[in-house]
Amino acid sequence: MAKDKKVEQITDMDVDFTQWYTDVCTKAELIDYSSIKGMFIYRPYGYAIWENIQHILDTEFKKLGHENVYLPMLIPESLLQKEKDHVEGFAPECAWVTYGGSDKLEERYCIRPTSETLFCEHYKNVIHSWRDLPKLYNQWCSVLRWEKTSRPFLRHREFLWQEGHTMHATEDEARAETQRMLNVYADFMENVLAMPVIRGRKTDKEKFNGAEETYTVECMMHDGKALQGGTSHYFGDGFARAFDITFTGKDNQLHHPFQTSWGVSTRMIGGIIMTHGDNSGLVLPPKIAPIQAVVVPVAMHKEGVREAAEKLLETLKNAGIRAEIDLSDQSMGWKAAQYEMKGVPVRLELGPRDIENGVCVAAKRTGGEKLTLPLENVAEAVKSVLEDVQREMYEKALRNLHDHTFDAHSVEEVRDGCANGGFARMMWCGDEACEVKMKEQAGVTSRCIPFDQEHIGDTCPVCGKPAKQMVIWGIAY
RNA sequence: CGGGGUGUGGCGAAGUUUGGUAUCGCGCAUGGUUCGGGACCAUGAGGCCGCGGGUUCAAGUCCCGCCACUCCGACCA
Repeated sequence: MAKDKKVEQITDMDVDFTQWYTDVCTKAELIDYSSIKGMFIYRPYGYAIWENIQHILDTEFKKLGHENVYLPMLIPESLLQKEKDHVEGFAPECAWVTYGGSDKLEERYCIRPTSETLFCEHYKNVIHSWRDLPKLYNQWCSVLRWEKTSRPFLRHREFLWQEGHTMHATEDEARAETQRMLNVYADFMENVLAMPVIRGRKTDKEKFNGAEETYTVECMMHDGKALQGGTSHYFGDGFARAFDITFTGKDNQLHHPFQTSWGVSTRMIGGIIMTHGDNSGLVLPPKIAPIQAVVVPVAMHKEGVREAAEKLLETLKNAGIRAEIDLSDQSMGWKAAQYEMKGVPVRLELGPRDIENGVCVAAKRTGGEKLTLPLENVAEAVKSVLEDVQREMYEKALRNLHDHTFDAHSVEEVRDGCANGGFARMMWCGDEACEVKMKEQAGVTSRCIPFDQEHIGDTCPVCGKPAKQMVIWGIAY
């Protein structure tokens, strides 16, 4: 019997974290596999999470003056090749369109892996004067990269994202934009997704192809591995020169504008799952949960229960809470397990006893004793509980980050400390050869050079030369 | 791209050694009894056994070839 029940359960995360992750993705009904490797179906519940993320971020972008646009999905090969570093990075994972109908195309078209080149082609046409700057464009779309291995949300061949592309008259302004958008991402992840982040700069080895600087927000998953939450790139005027984009300045001279791009993707959903999830399944931050509160009537056949539950639902909805009700004839226990699996932040139980007492019972997904909430002013009380859940999730994730971050003074320390998950802070000379050695000898990659620097040593433990900065090392998804 | 593993109703598996009517659990449908943490009874629907060849009176099972998925590496701006 117990063995049969297991069909409905998910793998214990301590036994096999990878399998646990896949179980959550499918059993919480976020995603389904399609017939093409690496191309996934976002089911309603999973897509709703993305829609909530989109809505909040889109609002933030627009507050800062960004405008949404939509560019073609195909890039002519000649266009892609205009910037040398860029094409070198992406060529190995491009998919190509070579036929139109039954005719072979004169030139093959790449399905966009990212849209820098398309934006540049367009910017060349619309930027002429300093009065045309800055251009602050953003695009919501999917991109395609032919990855060899794939995992739900973390590595798709086709994935959903937003890509912001901006052009500025001065280097200072473009650099400021790069930082500004990195902070938008960092704040979003911490305040909305309840995921603490480390803000920093990528090493030259890890930065975006064609960029002068890449900035990143790095997150720690429950198993101590790293996930890059979002990136923001400063391009200087490299692309502008390659694409011959110029504008006439106030000085009546021709100049090249300075460029940025920045993006986050549905990979963040993978981050949410692996940051907050537990052995009962998904745990969703209230701010992006498709269902924030679910009403579960108890003993529905008893008189007045169903009506009272539906009234409670209406009260919550009218107060702006994303609430649903479960009127199915599944048992109490089944429903409890089901909504825990789906990560619903708060479950509200309402039975004859509660109705008599004018209360309902709230169970937080983050655990703890069940709460008794008076039905009078219940919406306010539920909102308060949702805030508690949001805060508790952030605090728990922050503890995990702190507990698995350590200072290291040798390659061995990093290797041993990161083997089972963790971030190592270690001084670095800045030489790429040492970075390569870290991968070979400790199995880690540099996650970032954090903005918050600490001087924890004088020399690079790899080569013994004087150290320039502290780097975070870890094993990444 | 290298090494391992797996392909049987929607899901998880047994059956393959030794060829002989396609099995089990979950889920699903209908009706009923239940109902405060994964309920129960009854009835029922659902299967090109990954694909293609071959051997045989007979192939899920044996032989050959292919494909897909998955794990571990490599790779992954």
